[in-house]
Amino acid sequence: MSEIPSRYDPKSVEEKRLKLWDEKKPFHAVAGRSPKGAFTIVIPPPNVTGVLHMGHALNNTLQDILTRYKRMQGFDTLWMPGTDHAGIATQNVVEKQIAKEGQTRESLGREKFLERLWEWKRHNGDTIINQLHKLGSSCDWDRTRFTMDEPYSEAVREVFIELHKRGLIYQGRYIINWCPRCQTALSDEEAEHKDAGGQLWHLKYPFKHDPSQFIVVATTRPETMLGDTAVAVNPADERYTDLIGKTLVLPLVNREIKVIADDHVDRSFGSGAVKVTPAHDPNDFAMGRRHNLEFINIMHPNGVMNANAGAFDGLDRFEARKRVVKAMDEAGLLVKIEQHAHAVRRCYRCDTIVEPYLSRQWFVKMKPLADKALEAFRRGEPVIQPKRWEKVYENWLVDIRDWCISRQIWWGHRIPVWYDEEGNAFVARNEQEAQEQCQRQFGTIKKLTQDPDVLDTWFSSWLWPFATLGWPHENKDLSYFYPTHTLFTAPEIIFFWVARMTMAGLEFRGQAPFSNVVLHGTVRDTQGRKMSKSLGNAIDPLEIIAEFGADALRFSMILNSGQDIYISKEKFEIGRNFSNKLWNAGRFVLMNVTPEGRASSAQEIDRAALDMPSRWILSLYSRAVQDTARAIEQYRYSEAVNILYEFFWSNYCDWYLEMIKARFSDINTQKTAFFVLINTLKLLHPFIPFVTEELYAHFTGEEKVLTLESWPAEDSFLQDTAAEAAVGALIDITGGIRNIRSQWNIRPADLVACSFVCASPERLDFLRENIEVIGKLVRFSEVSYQPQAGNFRNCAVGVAGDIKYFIPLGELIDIEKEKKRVREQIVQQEKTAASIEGRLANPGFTAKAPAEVIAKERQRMQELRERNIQLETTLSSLV
RNA sequence: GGACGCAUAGCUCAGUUGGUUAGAGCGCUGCCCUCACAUGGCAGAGGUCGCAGGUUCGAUUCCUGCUGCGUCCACCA
Repeated sequence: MSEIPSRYDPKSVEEKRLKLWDEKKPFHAVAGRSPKGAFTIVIPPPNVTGVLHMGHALNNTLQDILTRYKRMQGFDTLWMPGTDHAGIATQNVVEKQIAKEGQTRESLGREKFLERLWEWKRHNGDTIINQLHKLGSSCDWDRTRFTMDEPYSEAVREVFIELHKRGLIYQGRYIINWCPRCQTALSDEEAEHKDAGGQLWHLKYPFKHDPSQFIVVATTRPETMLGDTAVAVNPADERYTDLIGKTLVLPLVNREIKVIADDHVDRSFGSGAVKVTPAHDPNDFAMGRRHNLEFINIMHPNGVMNANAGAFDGLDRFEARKRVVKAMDEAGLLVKIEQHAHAVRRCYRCDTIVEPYLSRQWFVKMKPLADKALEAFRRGEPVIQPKRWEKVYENWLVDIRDWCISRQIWWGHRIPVWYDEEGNAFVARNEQEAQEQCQRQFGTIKKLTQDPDVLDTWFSSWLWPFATLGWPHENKDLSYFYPTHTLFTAPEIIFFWVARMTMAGLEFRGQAPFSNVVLHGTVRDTQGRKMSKSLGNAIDPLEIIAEFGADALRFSMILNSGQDIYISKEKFEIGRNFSNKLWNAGRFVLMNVTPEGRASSAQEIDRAALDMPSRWILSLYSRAVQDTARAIEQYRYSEAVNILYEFFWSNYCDWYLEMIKARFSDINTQKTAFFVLINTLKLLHPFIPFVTEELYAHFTGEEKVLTLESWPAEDSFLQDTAAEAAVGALIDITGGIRNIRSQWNIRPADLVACSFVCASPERLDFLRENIEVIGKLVRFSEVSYQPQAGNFRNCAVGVAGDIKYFIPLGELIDIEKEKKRVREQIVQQEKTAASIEGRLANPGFTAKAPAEVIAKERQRMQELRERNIQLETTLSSLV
């Protein structure tokens, strides 16, 4: 195996494996092949605008681990990949692009603009898919879906029509969140609250009957006063009882408005009187409806004041704010300006301050959908992990509000509604169907125009788990692979996406779309900040793959995954080092194992002929198989990686391989070393697919796709407590001797003899058999044992367990230093023993503690005392 | 304003029903290029488990309060 280089080269290996996977298409899922059934997960579709960032890398690594594991377990495993058209986000990107050419979407026209978008999608849309590919994601790439593909769009239209039929979609005039820059409606989730150090302006509104009298109102948006149609007070507020029903004159516009009473008003806030602007504030809108107020829209959709703003017509909203304040001040009607921290809604795509705006939009009535989801959730569909998110999910379903689904943009699914010239709406699959409806209803063909708006991006994403499988057309894949198993996603989109998917799944398939939801943390830098391009703290996964390898990226990320993941570039060294360690251990085993030693199953090993170290490693291996599987099933991936790291590096490499170096000629030792390592490759494969598969090819001598090989059997008959105890003793004594050698700084060049004494006869036999192993491990040329304690004069002496060891080094030994060390150890141990003694003397403890705990404590105390007696002997023998 | 989470070694984190001497990796110190691996090996230093109470024979673990940090939600003008 001299052709295997001594350093693992991720680049060439990854290229090779990816090419093989492209050719063989091992991740392609076929319905009904395996008796174990289907295992499906759908990818949270990344935006077509996206390039791979660490969040994706984490999200997809988690999915890949489970997918590869389940595939090895023999399920028909489907990981469905795809991308989302991401309406506003993508449109913004292309709008920026055409802006460089001096164009706007209006100047290009709808058709041309959409052409540009599709063109953009064709050229850039698959970038992220290619990048996921590089990460090692074992998706069924041939099934890659896009939310605007025609079959998918059909599903979107079908859902709209069906929900409309069920009375769950309606059109209404409401205050919605309006982004004046994107010029579209936003859902509540798309309008993010952000704290702003705002101001609160206190304004005087004079009475009509006596202009010297006035009411003071407070507002954070003074320009909206131009649209005021009332002032509201709390009916129980004595200060204002007499004023209810009186008429005020709205300054600057000289409109007469009434003082009304409404329970909504909080008496303790500000002056206790609220200006009411029904067309520009959601609360005021509600009051406006309750009191039949006039709705005066004072703004154009782009945030510029309109004719209703009188003297302020044509001003931008923020300019208008300044001018209004100035005008009020000049009129002596500005009482004061207070600093007032409050939250302002901003567009989640362009960060523009959102304007509450009155307009006609399409809505989904959510209550009936949410009720079904709530009911399902309460019977465990889906199970959400970590548990603490359950409440968040549930609360949102309980406090559900209707969903505004129309968007005044062009990139997206056109709303399947046609209008005649009188404004009658026909909800239909296409224009022809709309015409048919029209004819049925009015007996005549009319000129119809389609609604210019498109649907919210999430109105397509919420169908993802079944629309990707061909819904609304029944087919084998749909019935076999749906519902899916686990959804891995970020907690930020519980509302946007997760809850809505459950609702859609229940409504249209009668089943929750996934049985489990795993919400993972955010990838942050080491200072805990979110990674973002604008902060400049983002680590590019592609750069990490180029420098350390995809396996290193995956391994380090999983190893570091707690709640949130704090990552810096250096962390990937661990993954790189681990890959290299694995590579070299593989190389070493291959160098030393003869063809007869290539055992692939535990049955091929003659266990009766096995020495302790081999029995020991087989025992630990069997535990590792169990523990790893359990950790994966419980989504405790970092624990799984830790188990394997510890098993492979600390036990297999550091102890086992070192112990057997002297015995590699033994065929059963070869078989054990080979068997354990080849199966460790399998255990590690879900986490680090490239290096394990490459090594596996070297081990088996043929190119195999490792995720199609079967997961190792637990082989629990290999577990062997006697071997674990015996090797434990060997490790003890080796550690003890090494410790002493290190304390006295004995260099390997000064190879000398070393002896030890063993007090327990059964261990002595074992140690005698392994004397050469110990010699090798501690790198003394000559190690011997003595059946009894002898003369320790002029020797280094130490104690490890029931074994004393001494090193006859005369002049090298610093006796005083050693004495001090031993004395300290005695004191320490006596302290511990005394505290246990105290505990044992405590009547409460003996009365209430379980018997086994008491026995354990007593034994521990006795051990400590015995060990101290040994140490005393040791001490006295040091002269 | 509401809800939730976190606080353990210099750093990032484990610690699964309260009970050995609280662990790991990185970093740090010392010694080693030993024939798989210096992306390595061996040894070592480093922690009053955020603070204050409470429950208990016993608390890092359970309860309460406080402090600090974080996240989500929210129509207080």
